[in-house]
Amino acid sequence: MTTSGSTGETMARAAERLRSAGMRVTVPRMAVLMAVSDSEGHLDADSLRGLAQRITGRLSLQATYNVLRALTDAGLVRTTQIAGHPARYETERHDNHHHFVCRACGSIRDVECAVGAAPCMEPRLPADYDTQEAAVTFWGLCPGCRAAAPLPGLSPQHEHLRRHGSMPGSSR
Amino acid sequence: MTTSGSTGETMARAAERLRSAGMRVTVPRMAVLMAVSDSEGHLDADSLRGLAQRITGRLSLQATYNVLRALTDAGLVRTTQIAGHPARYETERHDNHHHFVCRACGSIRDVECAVGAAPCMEPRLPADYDTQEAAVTFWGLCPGCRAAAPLPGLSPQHEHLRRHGSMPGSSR
DNA sequence: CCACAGACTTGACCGATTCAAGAAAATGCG
DNA sequence: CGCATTTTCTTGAATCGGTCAAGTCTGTGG
Repeated sequence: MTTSGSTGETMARAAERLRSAGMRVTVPRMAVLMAVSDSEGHLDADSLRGLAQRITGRLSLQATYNVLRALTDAGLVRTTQIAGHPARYETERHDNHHHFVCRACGSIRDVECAVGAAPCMEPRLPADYDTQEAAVTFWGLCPGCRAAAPLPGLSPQHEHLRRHGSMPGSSR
Repeated sequence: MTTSGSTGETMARAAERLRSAGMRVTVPRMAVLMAVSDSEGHLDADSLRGLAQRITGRLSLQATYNVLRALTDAGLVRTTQIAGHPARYETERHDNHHHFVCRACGSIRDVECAVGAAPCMEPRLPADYDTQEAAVTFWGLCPGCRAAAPLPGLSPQHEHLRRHGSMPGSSR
């Protein structure tokens, strides 16, 4: 009901969200916003385009990028860039959570802040630095890949991933 | 003495470092290794190529990338990728320090771990996740840009930078 | 229902990085 | 020392994620 079929309900809600963010309401925007909301997050522009097309029928990749930027600027969507991966988009929840990235399969998982609203937000820096935000990325192996790994910490797909630039620490 | 002229001393040391890392000793490798060591770090491949060329005279960009990867794999160089910036390279010091990135000018500054060797290294994750590393990036304004900013937190160059993809938080 | 700003489509373009093929150079060995 | 083997470097093309630009289409306000 929320994915492809009668999306009436969600359409209306998406329209409302756009409107109250002061944005024009268009089919592509509703579709992308719904795609981001429906997905578990962490999808890239092209995947979201695919989902959105199930609603709009046709949607250019460029439009997808435009919409995603507009939604990000409006504070409805959060953009996350992870080294070696295309940008991912998720619903902005204003909780400044972080991400765990599996070095083997590339999957991403949300990680809540360990302490309060901003862990690690106290860098050892001179007072005249204006620190606005801290982004934390955890690297490791997800349960599935960990089980499949011959040696703990070194999976078969690891080498492949490394070559795709998953920073940091290539550890070969 | 360490930059362009008689680089004998450093050349020899670079050769030694390569050798003890089990790598073949070549002029391009020594040159790039010296370039990384001499710089304050945080230079991208093309800049390092420029520095290295002052020693080798000629060095392809492709070779620079090859060398940097080899050095990274060998644990002599640390690669850092920051959203919206090309990859930066610095001498591997095995201290897992983090980075502060200025949203206005894009400059990068090292930040020591606030607590022990691995702050934020305790993600709220199920026990079957194998967390190997935590990368923390602080975003904000460096002293210079902060002073130049008309409104605190929003510099004149900010918009420009945002459009170049400096994640996270576009805050327009 | 019209006009106009803002949004979509298409297609060229770009920066960072990698792939591929051949030439050059480094180490091992006789 | 001189060659063979293997790795590395050079050159040039290609890929990938993403942006720019020009023209057409469509919300929205009047």
